[in-house]
Parts: sequence; structure tokens; C-alpha cells
Amino acid sequence: MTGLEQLLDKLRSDGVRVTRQRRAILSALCRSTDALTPQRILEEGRKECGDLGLATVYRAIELLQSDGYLRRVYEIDGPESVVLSMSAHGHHVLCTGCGRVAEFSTCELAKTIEGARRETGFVISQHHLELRGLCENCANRSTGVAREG
Amino acid sequence: MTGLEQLLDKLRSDGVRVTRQRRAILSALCRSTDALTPQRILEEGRKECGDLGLATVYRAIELLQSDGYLRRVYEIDGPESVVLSMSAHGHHVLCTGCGRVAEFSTCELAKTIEGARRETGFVISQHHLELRGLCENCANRSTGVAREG
DNA sequence: GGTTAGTTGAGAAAGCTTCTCAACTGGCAC
DNA sequence: GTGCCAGTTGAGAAGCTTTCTCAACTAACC
Repeated sequence: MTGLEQLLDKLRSDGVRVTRQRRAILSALCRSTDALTPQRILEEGRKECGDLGLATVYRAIELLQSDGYLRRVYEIDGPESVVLSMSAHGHHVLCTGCGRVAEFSTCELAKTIEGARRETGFVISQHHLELRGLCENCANRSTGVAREG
Repeated sequence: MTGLEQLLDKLRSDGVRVTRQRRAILSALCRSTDALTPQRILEEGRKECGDLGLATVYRAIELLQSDGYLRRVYEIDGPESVVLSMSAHGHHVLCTGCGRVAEFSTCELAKTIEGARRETGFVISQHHLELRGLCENCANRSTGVAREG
């Protein structure tokens, strides 16, 4: 069973109706290694569902995000984009070279959160962490130490 | 000398022209304990500079942000808002009760960044961390108990 | 196959951000 | 203080992004 089919099953068991449109949207997100904007999801989704509409894309994003299937990525400029989130508690690294996004689960913020509490007096309950850098390919390319030609 | 005047001097020495409008914008940001949207900066700024325009607010935000005087805050919904950033390397906590924002400098992300590197292979160079929770006032109000751990 | 509540697309509307351009002005030289 | 001019400004238009509306459609269940 593919990752997409697993995802659709999970949605169905959450009581979410699986439509042609939602399948196309999730399929586009599964295929992509980048964070996608609503506009790009529309373009990609139309390859599979020609009559997909932009409003539907926005509605699906809202639904999937509130159910924890998607996570928002805050790029410096441009419209907000979105990636599939595989783990319940994860964060993303964004490659500033090619736009690729990867998920990671290491999250050792206890000291930082404790420091913030001490400095500000706030009781902290949520955090949003986003890392940026270069993926392996882009890092190799930029140092000139390519593994292969 | 007030914080505002210090800020304006710093700007001048950076070669930035200090206009009535920019003074009003920075003054609004200094006065506020919350992150402000462009619209709110306009409203607050007009108390001091009646003919302030929205385009000018956007232009000032861009300028001040690229020079590191402002930091963007990503609230869950609504337009992006912005706070003064006092330290070169700082982060913000946002109160989900009243909207107050506080800056803190503790930032011990080494383990997390190392973990992300190991998990994803990315070479990480930047991070954006944003905490959310309740400020002292809101925390006390919600538990009804003053200073309870 | 039939039923029905949830979903959809198109286009309009609303909201946010950027652009344009003539008028204005802060900072500097004198 | 006065004059100069490059940088800045406001208003409104334009260009985006996002949300709303509503009749038509359809997935899921029987």
C-alpha cells in the first residue's frame, strides 16, 4: 500500500470524505519534496483532477492542517506554503538552495523553554521551530566537493 | 534619552533618513507590548502623524526588517505582524491570552540542530523559533491562583 | 440503485501588499 | 539661516491572495 493510500485510509477512519479532489491534492503533496503554495498545489493537482478549483485547495489545506496532516512553512517572502507532516510532533528544515523540505523529530528545547520562562515569566505551552540551511546536494554543490559528476 | 531616541540615532548613523513618518511608526512600535500588524501600526502612527499612509508603513517595515530592527511574528491567522527586536539574536514568546509579546535571548538549540543534521543530512545555518503560552497576568487569571507552579 | 449530507467549481467579493508618480522634506553645504 | 537634491511620501490604482456564495455534484452508507 502506498503512502498516499495509507493517508487516505487514515482520513476515512477520521470520518473525512475522500473525494477525487482531495486525493489529487494529497497526491501532489506526497509527490513533492518541496513545500507547496496553494497555487502550486492547484497546478500539480490538476494533472490528476483537471477540474480542481482553487477554493477547494484552500478548503483542503484548512481541513488537513487543523487535523494535523499538514504543517505550514513560513518562507521569508511570498504566499504561505505547506508540507505533509508525517509525525505528530515534528519540525521542518528548509533548503535555501533548492526549496526542498525535510522533516525531523529531534526536539530538545527544554533548556531554551526554561530560559525563556525565567527571562519573561511566560508559561510556555507551544513552540514553532523552523530550520533553514542546505540539503546534502546543495551543500556539496556549493563547496565543490561533489560525490559524483 | 528615551529608547525611541536611541533607536532613531542608531538609524541616522546607519545612514537612514529619519522622517516624521518613521518616527511615528517606531514610536508606535515602542509604545506597544503586542506585535502589530501594518494596519495597527497605521492607526497608532496616525495619532502622532495624522497623514501617515499605509504604503509608508509597509515601506518602513521592509526597511527596518532588513536592517534587523524588526522581527516578524507568525500568528496562526490574520496578516503578519511585527515587533521591535532589541537584541541582535533574540526570539519571541507570544501570549495567546492577550497578545503580548516578549523577547528572550536563551537559545540552546545545538542538540536539536545536531539531531536535525543527523536525521536529514542538511547543513543548518539559520533558525526561527517562536514560543507561545501565557504571560504572567493571563496565567494568574486563568488559574485563579497567584504564583502557582 | 437510492438517499443525503458533505463537497465542489466558478466567479464575485474582500483583504492584503506593492506600485506609480508628482509633491514634499531631511540632512547637508555653505 | 537658506538652498539644494536625493530620498521619501500619500493617494489611489493595480496586483496579489484568500474567502464567500450557491446551485450542482458525489462519496458513503444503506
